[in-house]
Amino acid sequence: MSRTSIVFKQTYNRCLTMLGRCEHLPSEPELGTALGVSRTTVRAVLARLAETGLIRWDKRSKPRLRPPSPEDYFPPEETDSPAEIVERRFMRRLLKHGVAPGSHISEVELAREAGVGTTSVREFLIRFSRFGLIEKRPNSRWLLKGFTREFALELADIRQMFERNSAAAFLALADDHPAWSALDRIRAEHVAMAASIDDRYEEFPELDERFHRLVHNASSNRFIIDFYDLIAMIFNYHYQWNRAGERERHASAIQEHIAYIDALRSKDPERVRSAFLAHMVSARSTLLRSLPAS
Amino acid sequence: MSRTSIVFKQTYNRCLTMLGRCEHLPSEPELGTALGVSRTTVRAVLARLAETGLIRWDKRSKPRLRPPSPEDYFPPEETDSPAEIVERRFMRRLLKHGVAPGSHISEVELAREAGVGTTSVREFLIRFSRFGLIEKRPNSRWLLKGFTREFALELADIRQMFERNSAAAFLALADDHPAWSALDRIRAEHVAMAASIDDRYEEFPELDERFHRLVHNASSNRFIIDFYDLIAMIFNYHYQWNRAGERERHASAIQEHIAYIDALRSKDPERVRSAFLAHMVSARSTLLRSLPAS
DNA sequence: GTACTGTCTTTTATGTTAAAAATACAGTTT
DNA sequence: AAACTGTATTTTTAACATAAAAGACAGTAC
Repeated sequence: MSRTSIVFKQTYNRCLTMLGRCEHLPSEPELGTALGVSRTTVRAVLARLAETGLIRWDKRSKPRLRPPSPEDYFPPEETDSPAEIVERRFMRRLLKHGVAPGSHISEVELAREAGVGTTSVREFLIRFSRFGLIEKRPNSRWLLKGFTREFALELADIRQMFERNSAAAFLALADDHPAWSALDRIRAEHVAMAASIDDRYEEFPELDERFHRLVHNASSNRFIIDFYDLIAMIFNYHYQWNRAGERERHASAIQEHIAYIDALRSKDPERVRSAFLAHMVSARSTLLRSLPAS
Repeated sequence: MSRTSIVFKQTYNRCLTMLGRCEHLPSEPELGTALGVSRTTVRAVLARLAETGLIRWDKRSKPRLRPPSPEDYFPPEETDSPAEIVERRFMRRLLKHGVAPGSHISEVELAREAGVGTTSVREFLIRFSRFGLIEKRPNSRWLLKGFTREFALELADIRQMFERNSAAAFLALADDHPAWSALDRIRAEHVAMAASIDDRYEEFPELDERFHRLVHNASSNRFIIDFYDLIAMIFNYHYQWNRAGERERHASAIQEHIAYIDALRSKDPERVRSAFLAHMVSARSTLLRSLPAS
């Protein structure tokens, strides 16, 4: 009938961790800024800590009575917001049933499945619709437009346009811009991962995203940066969809990234162009090969 | 407490217009497809028509008893959905108070103002947020990011990238593609409007949008086409914001469009490039000049 | 057999509501 | 005076309820 208290529970858990390290908790406003929540929530947490006998709470003094133990924490399944639950459920459905174009999505059904209200589902679907994979017919059901060949091609075209723009913007950054040293660090991570690729190839997607986001940030264009949310979502999905030849694909992507980074550091526009193009072409074909047979 | 019956009312009104022209209404499924609604709604409309004495309704026979008069129609203010009401209110607010960056938007307040439930407001804001002008901090208010100089520049950059892509795609269309004749027709409209610009310059925004959408459709890329929704919204907003020198701006935009169209018809890529670039540059400076002083 | 109608079952749209969380303000303590 | 606490006031979150609208299916008319 009302909202869940996930903020309270998450904050409580983080406060326990904090309590493990210090004998006295700081003032309420200080706790609030440290934990990123309002004083109302802080006070609710303090009240519960006092009630459980973890601290004594009298106005300004909040001394610890005993260190927190693992069973004091709220279990992780209770600290997820409905929005997150719905998102996970929905993505899992996509992975399981595939994204058959033309099929419908029922709000109630998804709500039942996820164990949340229809409101949360509906808001999630509206937010998700910005990715262009689903569409709402007024007064009717949600239409799954599907991860089709056309979708993949359109996506890849925009990506290439944006990446080209961002790479050019990166070259225009001042020599002492922090992005350059970030680039050096991320290059080192690539080299390290390449050295032990057999053990660590599963970590690549995360590195991949960080690298491309670094480049895109140079454009400082919110539309380009936002668009990468879609790319990241699709890639994440696709990584789970088709794991055949994963190690090889990741290994060669790492080499492409390194070549791309070196091209950026050389500041030779022509070299950047060919390096990024090579990467785009292989990323595009990987994406297309992963499409469900149609 | 429940949804409003705007579909019913709109359908009823359109059915009245239909009834003005024919003595007998067709079958229920036929009416449904003609009016774009379900049979359930059609039957509700028929029931009401019979009740009001406009028709006699007995199974398949639906003869007209009297022609509809103006007072039979539902008044226009009753045929707006909450979603539309909220949208209008919100845009009016933007126009009136401006888009001061950093100010907040309260859902309840907007709901009270528009006379609708908070759900409708919330869903509108989520949908609207895809334009990047507002942003939500979890558990907190909506933040108005504002139509700033940065926003305008980022928008113009993307627009230019996309327009370039679409223009190239247009050139690649087959000679017998219907878009070419549509282009000819739209050129004629430009010429006609230019001839009586003093009377008709206010009609330009609509023509402007149709022209650019025609070009963008050639890309057949959903992301490019979707992005034009944002452009159109901003332009519509901006047209109302700053009307100084409107006639002159529109007049020269018409000439730029004609040059652009002629370049496309010449199929000379270089000529297209310079024509579209000229238009982009002037569109960008118009947009920037319209910014509220900051 | 095809198209239409009657009726029943889902699903969506949207206002209402209650708890959670944020915010605002007045009063205290240091 | 500055920072903190106590308390009251908004605002958001999210479930829920219900009418509107869509969709499904069997029976009926042509």
